[in-house]
Amino acid sequence: MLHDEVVARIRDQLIEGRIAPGARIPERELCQTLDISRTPLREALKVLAAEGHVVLLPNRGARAAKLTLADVRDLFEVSAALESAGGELACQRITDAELAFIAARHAEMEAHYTARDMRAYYACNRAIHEAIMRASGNAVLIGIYESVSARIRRARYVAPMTEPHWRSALQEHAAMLNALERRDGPMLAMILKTHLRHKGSEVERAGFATL
Amino acid sequence: MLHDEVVARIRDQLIEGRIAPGARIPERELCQTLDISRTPLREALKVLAAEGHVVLLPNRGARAAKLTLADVRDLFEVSAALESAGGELACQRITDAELAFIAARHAEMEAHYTARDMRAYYACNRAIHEAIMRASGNAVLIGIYESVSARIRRARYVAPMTEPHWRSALQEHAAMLNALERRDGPMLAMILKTHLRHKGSEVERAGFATL
DNA sequence: ATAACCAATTTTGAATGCAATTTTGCTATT
DNA sequence: AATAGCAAAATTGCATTCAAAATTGGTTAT
Repeated sequence: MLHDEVVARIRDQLIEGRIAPGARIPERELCQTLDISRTPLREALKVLAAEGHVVLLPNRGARAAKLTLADVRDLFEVSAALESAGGELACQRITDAELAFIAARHAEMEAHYTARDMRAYYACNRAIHEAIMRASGNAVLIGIYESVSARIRRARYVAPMTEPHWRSALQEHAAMLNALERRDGPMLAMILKTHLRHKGSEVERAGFATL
Repeated sequence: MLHDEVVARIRDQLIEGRIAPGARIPERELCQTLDISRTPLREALKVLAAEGHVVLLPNRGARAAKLTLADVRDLFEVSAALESAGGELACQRITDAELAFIAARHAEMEAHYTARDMRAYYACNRAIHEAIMRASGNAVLIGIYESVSARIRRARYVAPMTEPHWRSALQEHAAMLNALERRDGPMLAMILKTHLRHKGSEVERAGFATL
């Protein structure tokens, strides 16, 4: 198994909560599960620590990072900054094909809203946000966005949207698509910032304590 | 030596260009220099690869990352996004003490400009930008900013400012301080964005090809 | 003379082994 | 019964070792 694959596998376990936040990471056990020895596992843990998914205590092993309320606030603030910048750049650089892709996902998303299929809705929602970031054409920005998104994802799992928030989120998305089509960068940046602030406060309110 | 210290030491060598961009990293030699064995060194290289300072080629070793023109453009765009967001948050959260510290550094910086001491000027400049980011109170933002700044730093070394650009940079800094004092977040964000765009295009123009 | 191929050397990637630190469980004392 | 102290066990961190892959140098054939 390749190094990056080991990192990705463990990261997935952390994001999906299969390794509980704050839990000690059983080095021995993971070695058996992944069928690798301690050396490559420890290399992976060091990388995950640099990414913020894991906390390393000297001589006391690795623990799955625990998101505090402050962390969630910080992550959403950063995400807002990254996405608004990405949106602004996307308006300068997006191709018609990319725009069509986003419009298609948006249409799907509206259907999922009507059908009250929240899981499918989330998938479209995420695809749209990622597509906008890709359209920014900025590899560094995309990389950091993915890293921050991964850390946020766990927090979002435990925060199902309320109906009124869901409706207004959809309206914000419609406005986003409109701004993108008009290549109105500052407008899209503003909408995304607001959109992310709403998402953030929703997550912070809705039983985030359970993490 | 602690793991983080190993990472920091190698990172410094990369940033300062003591290990040339694109150069193969002599694993053996570094082991002797740092007086550690290959295991901790390799762990450090993996972390530095995750940070973007090093490129790892499977079965073919590590190389110091080489900044392309696209990388520099990307990094400055991201830095602009991070700093403008940081500035906006700082306006909400900055303390009088932090503001006084920045004002003092700004005064020093003007003196260094008058004395045409570019090295001292740069030190103040960096202290101010870092102080603004710290005042944002967002640990995640600060961490990402430091990482991006580190990658940018090498590019800046080779781009000495021209006199007219220096003068206008100083004016922008004066405007920044003014916006901070008035806690005018949107204004500070705008100035920082412009300031970073100027810095970026200056670096991109000025003999960046030498990297 | 150049290019292709093959062997020798070097280098990478991973497993194992060993010393040091921490944690755990037991005993003894209050 | 509860706590402090101590010894045993486990775990961490690093050095060493070993197999696999890549690079290097030399030789041969065109």
